[in-house]
Amino acid sequence: MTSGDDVKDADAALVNGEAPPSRHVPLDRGRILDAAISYIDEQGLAGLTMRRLGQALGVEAMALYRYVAGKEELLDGVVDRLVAGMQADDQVLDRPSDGWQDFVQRLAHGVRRVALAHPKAFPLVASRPPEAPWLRPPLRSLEWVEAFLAGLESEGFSDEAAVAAYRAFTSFLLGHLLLEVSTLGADLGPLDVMEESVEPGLEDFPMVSRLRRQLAEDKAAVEFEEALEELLNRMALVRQEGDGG
Amino acid sequence: MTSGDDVKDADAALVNGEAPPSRHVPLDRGRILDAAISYIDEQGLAGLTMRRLGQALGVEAMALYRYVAGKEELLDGVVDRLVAGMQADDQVLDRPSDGWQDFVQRLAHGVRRVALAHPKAFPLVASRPPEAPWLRPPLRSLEWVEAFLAGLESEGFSDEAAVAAYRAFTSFLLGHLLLEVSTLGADLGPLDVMEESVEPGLEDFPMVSRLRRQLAEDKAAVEFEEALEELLNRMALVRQEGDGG
DNA sequence: ATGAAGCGGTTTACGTTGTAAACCAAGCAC
DNA sequence: GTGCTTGGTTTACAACGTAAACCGCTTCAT
Repeated sequence: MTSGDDVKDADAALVNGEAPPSRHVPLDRGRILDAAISYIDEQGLAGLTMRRLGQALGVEAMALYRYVAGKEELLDGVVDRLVAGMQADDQVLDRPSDGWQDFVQRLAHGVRRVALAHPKAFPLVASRPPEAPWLRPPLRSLEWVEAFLAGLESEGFSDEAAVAAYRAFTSFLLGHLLLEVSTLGADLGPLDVMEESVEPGLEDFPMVSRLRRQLAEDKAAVEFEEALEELLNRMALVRQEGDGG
Repeated sequence: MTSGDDVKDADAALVNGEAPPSRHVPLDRGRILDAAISYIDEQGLAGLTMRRLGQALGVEAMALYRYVAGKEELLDGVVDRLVAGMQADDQVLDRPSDGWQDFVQRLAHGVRRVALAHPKAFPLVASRPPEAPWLRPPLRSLEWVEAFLAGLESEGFSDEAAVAAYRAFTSFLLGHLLLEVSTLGADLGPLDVMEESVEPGLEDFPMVSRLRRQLAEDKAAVEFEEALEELLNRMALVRQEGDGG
């Protein structure tokens, strides 16, 4: 009866690139990962549960296991998808086109952008068990490591210089971004804005108490910029020295 | 089993003649926290469970709840205890006695020492939900923040300079140490030493493949030293400029 | 058309987790 | 003795991750 028509309509819509109107969208791995990221963004990492994630997708928990091997593997997929999100960022170049400084700067800001877009999920990038010593968080993707190293060497960096730069770059990113998203969680965490709060137990620490306001100021952006500039200076130095063994 | 220190405390106490021979040592908060740290060190953070921790202490899980409010609170206690462990480190000063550079350097190495002593537990210091914007990991203790700020100001740092230094210091520590303990876990993780291994799927990444060996080298110690030196230079600069608004 | 195969989802079930609540055994005050 | 307090156990429960079995589709060979 109606089935033939339905199928034809669905096919036509599918060919048209539209979403199937009435029936379940067939739930692929990408949708699961995206839903997981959204869930973490909204409810926090601790709230993520297979059952609840299934619920958010209108499906039972066990259905997810057709697409992900388990929760650990799901989380791995989440960090993959996060770093892969940088590939879509057209501000980030996959090779230097305007000098290596520009290249590194764009890459750094790309990583920072995904960190700020997903503050609750970003710590995952740092805390997942490491796969190899040459995959340093938060650059958890062979593609980007390759791009970084190749990019630098194409701009005159030696092997040693490129590797050293890679190490310094990841350390810089991890420290700054982890702290930035961390304090970002602390700012929105307390319910009231507490404009002039007298925190309890702070009277034993006069320095902290006195500098309370300046310590609470959010200067993460300029700090990031300055530290990045400093890093570029160091990289420029190590670039033009033959070897430093 | 390489080391059987499960009842070491009981043995020591027993030799001292402190505790009655057959009766239980009465299990205080400190013992629980220490046992938790040991457990994490040996079995990993994921393996830590209230029941198993109780078992390691020769007690039922629920007994722990007389001393800790819950698992979260237990983990908070663990990081407190870790940073408090620095107080016992006599290499670390609580105020500058030989210049601020020496002071900062000793503090940095103190933090690094606890990170390396407890690589599996250290990520906790970074990932615990933040309590206040002025408590930046890994310096998660009002005492140490106070000591740091007071120490710098006693050596001629202005308010702004001290705060800026505090921020840079924590970012530096967090990035470097988290990465160091992370790769430390990756080194001992794979079972065989795989001296000359051809990793699968690396042929699409010629740079990474070629620099594999240099990337796997452990230069964490010298990197730490160099980056710390660089940080001190920056701090010296910001110290002797009036204000940078 | 008809049956076999298999893809994609659900149901059920099991062991483990964190923890509330009730329970109980000593030690101490009176 | 009778109680109270302190510190541990037992029991219980909801929620978790996930293995296994169980369908209802669609698809395809015959």
